[in-house]
Amino acid sequence: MNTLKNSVRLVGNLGMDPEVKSFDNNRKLARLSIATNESYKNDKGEKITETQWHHLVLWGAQAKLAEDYLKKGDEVAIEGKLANRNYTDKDGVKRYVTEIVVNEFLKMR
Amino acid sequence: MNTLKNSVRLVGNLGMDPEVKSFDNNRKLARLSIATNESYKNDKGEKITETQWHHLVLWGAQAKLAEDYLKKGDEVAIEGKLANRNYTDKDGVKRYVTEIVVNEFLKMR
Amino acid sequence: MNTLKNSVRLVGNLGMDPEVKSFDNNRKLARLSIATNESYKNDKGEKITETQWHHLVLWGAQAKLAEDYLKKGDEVAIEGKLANRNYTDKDGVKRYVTEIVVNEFLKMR
Amino acid sequence: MNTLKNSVRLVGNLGMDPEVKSFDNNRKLARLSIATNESYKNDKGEKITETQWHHLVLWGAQAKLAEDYLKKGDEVAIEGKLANRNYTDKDGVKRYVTEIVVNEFLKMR
DNA sequence: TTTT
DNA sequence: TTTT
Repeated sequence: MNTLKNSVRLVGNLGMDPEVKSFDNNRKLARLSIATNESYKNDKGEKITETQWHHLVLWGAQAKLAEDYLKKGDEVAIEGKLANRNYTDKDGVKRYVTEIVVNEFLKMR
Repeated sequence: MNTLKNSVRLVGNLGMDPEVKSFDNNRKLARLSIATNESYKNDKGEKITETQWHHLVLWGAQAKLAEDYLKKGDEVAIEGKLANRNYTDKDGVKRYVTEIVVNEFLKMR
Repeated sequence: MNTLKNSVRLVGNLGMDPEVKSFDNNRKLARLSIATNESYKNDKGEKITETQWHHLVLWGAQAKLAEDYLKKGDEVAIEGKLANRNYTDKDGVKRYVTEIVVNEFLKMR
Repeated sequence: MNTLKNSVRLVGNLGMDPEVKSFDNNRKLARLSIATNESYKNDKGEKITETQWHHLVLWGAQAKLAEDYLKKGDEVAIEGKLANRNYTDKDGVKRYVTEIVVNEFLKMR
């Protein structure tokens, strides 16, 4: 447990159903996108909503739970940690992505 | 305040002195890189340390405080929110970056 | 902002409607009780639910929002800070209480 | 893990060495007091520091780590959960206490 | 005193 | 790509 060193908490809505992959060792991986919508009043008193999309990664038991209980549109709270990854895309360009590896989630009702 | 919807906490070491930019309206922006080092034991009982680098952005008073008090190597705790941004690099490739907009930091002694 | 030094986050159900008090200077205070229900499996595989009751205190704008939008039974997420207080009860016994001064809340649906 | 439902984070100084108790089953319990010092400017621009004392409880491996590495005066960051307990004191008065059961701690340097 |  |  290193939650003091690296911890993210989000509350938002899922933009997609979980994409689940199973590996040889039976271990599961689920991917999700979550949108956080934060609003504030600007100088003119207009309500502005800023949406951020975040990439979630779930492993093992959490992936299984996501597959069984979560779907597009659901509002969820998650706790996880930031992880950075890079890969080379189809055009040979090196890409960097930041993902949140989820430790725990709660579905809001 | 939307800390319930989008909140990140990190404890780590700064990889650089703050890069500070001042704007016309006297508003300041500081950029920092922070490394979080998490360790665990693998299957063979060996201690593995995983380092993640994160991009921090500080505005206004927080930028001023960072400029005055923080330098490369310092251990700091930060609280902020995840924000995604994109730009086109010098080769015309669209790039996506995830940054943490810092609300608050503590220097550890 | 001292959220790095002292921060509490709870998700639970309200055991009562907000108790609101107004002061001379028009400032409002609201009190709430919230139950957090955590479950786990014990040695025998039985599901155990442990309930903890927490005392919430809200001031000003947060008190007004609580008065307008929250009621007994609601599921809410809160962020606040721990504060300890003491008083002498009607029998002359000195009492210590721990309360959570709420900075922010979200009503779950 | 129920860190989404009930989570406390504190950064402060220990008011005492850990008080450690060992049980028959070899399980350890450690108790600690931690002071959080938050400062702000009042109406007159004076700096006010408010100190809160919190009761920490650590079990098992965390208790052992506390016993070995922590002492009075140390600055530590902790993550844990709120738990309420009651007992009858030597005068027959029923007492309620709020404690933080620590999941994880970091010693600051 | 809540909820599942 | 979500939601209010």
